[in-house]
Amino acid sequence: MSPGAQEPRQASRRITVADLARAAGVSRSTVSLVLRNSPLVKRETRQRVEEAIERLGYVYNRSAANLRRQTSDMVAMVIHDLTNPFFAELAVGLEEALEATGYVTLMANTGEDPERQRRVMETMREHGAAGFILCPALGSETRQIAAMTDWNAPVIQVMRWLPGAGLGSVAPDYALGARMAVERLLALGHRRIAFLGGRMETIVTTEQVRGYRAALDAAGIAEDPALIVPAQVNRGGGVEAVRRVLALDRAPTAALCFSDVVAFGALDALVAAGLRVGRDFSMIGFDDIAGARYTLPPLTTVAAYPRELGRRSAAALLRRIADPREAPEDEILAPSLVVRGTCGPVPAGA
Amino acid sequence: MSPGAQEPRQASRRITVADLARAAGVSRSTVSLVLRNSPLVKRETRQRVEEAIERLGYVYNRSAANLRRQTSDMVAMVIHDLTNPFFAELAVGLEEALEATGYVTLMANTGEDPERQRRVMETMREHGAAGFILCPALGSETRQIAAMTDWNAPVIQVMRWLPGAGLGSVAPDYALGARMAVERLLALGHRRIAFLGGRMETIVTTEQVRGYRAALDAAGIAEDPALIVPAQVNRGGGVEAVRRVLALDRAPTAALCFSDVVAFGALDALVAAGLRVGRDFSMIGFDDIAGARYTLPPLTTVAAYPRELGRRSAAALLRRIADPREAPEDEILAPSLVVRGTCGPVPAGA
DNA sequence: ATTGTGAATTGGATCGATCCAAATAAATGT
DNA sequence: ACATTTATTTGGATCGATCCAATTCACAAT
Repeated sequence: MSPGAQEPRQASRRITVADLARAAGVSRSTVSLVLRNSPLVKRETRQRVEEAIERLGYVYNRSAANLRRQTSDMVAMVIHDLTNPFFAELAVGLEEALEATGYVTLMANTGEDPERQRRVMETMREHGAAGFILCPALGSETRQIAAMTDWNAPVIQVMRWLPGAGLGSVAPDYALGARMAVERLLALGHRRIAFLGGRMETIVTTEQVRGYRAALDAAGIAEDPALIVPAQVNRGGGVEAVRRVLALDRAPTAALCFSDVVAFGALDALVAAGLRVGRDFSMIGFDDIAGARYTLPPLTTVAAYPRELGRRSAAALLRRIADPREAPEDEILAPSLVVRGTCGPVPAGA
Repeated sequence: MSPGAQEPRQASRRITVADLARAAGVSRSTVSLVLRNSPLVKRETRQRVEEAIERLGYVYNRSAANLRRQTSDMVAMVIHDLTNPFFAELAVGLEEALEATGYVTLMANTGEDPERQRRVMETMREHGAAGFILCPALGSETRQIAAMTDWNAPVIQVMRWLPGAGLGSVAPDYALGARMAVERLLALGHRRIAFLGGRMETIVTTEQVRGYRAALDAAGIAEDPALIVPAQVNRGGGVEAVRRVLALDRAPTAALCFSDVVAFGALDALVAAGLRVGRDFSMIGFDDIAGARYTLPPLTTVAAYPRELGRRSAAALLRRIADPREAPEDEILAPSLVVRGTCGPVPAGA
């Protein structure tokens, strides 16, 4: 650019179908048909229009088209914590599936704030989102979420759900996963098995505890309430929970954790207490996040397949968008137990 | 619902400003003024309209408003890998800042696929995104990205950037971070310091290596090319790089890693080789992700503040949207060294 | 040349909200 | 009471693409 030259920066009015029509010597309607790939237009005409599109640098305006057609190709994804690797995987699976079907994703992270959640969903509604994928923040009010049924756009809950909201959901089978884990520990001879982490007011925790109890029941073992230790769902929570159970009169010999992250903290605390994990104490996590295979020893855990859950929730939502009369469904994905090195037979002394 | 009763499911035409106008006994223009909180309308009139909004359950249509006003309140965020905790933090900071200023976020994950990146950005453009925040996928063509300058919407690159694209960027000062880390190791007496991980064809790696060299240069130490070991940017890459460097004739006594994740792998490999990290070998990571404080010993690393970078890139983009004539800027955030337990003085034998 | 048929094209109205210039209502001054 | 300001309100055009009913074109059949 020559010195001192003012860039004219022409305001360059947007190119519209009308401009294309003029340039190609056809009507706006015909241009529109070309844009939508209609078989009605003659090959030769189509080429003239396409040439004009190229020459003028036309950009299709989806908002205008959606307004006229009374449709939408945007889906809202509202997640409570994207920095949690489990939910990041979910988001990626979701977005991938949506993009592949021509949808565009509106994203919001609520940081467990129900008020912010309400606000962003309202905004997305005003933007005309065709559907919502929601991982509800803790403290979401069932009534408020249930009211979304007459938003005229389907809602699918993922990972967590509000019982009785009647919206449909996609989630891992937490109870089954917990049951499988505990059964494994029972098979190794453990009789005093703890459940560490989670918050009893969340559905995920109550489901896991349900599975935990079912396994103990089936083995005829009486439940010891002291072995169920709710805690923060981060690494610190795992540390804290292990300290608590090790201080018990009759400490457990094994534990199932609410999540892998909690299990990481639990492992730290066990090591700090001088216990050899997998020999003196057995541990099972939940989720199978990327880091799980790298602990020492590698963490045995329940794989929940978040990316697959993302894909499935996208598919479920798209079905509901295609046919709004279809009834909401709860889709529950069976987890699997990934056996690594943190479990072993009950130690002789116990 | 009585058994067998067919839900009528009335198609319930959308409520529009015209309906509100009719219900409140005013004109559409007045309703529109109320919706935009104009001080022109009389208090009493406003109340009548607001009452109608409430009663009819009106939902504002932002797309229609944006069409008429020739504006947009959507921002596009295109990221190459959301499952990387570093970028998840970035995304969260970004979305938070955008939401707080009334924007809504269009999100796409490209998975390092330039073609997918091109496709989603084109779609977002058609949706009328007011601006783009892009973390370019590896292999992005500078020419193609540079062409976005005449998209009539500002673009900010984050974390990575294409030299010469002339678009503006927000990123940590990788060179400075690397230099600080290496200077720390030099101060501890280390003379043979390796750089592990990264790919030389990426700007992040070349910047880090530039800082690494600058520190060695300033200390009058000749660079040994064998100590610069590119590798995958995951945990396996760290393992591989350490193995390579330990097999050298004169092995290094310390290393700076491309990222914390690479450093995690490097620590694993050092432990496997029987070395005590922080005594026999010193190690510094880069990023300071959540897990860095939990390694054994805790990882000394260069903190890059991804969430803050997200906020800043949002701010930079909003400035450019507000005044498109403003020239693109490169904003470089100084990192800081977080000293934990993986560094110590050079061992006596070395 | 005329008619018929299907293929291709078209003008005007429309989606929902906003802009704008102009009209009307209310308040003020003389 | 009347003119003048100021405060409110309003109808019609508009943003860009699509729908729809109607028209025009191409071509074969009569």
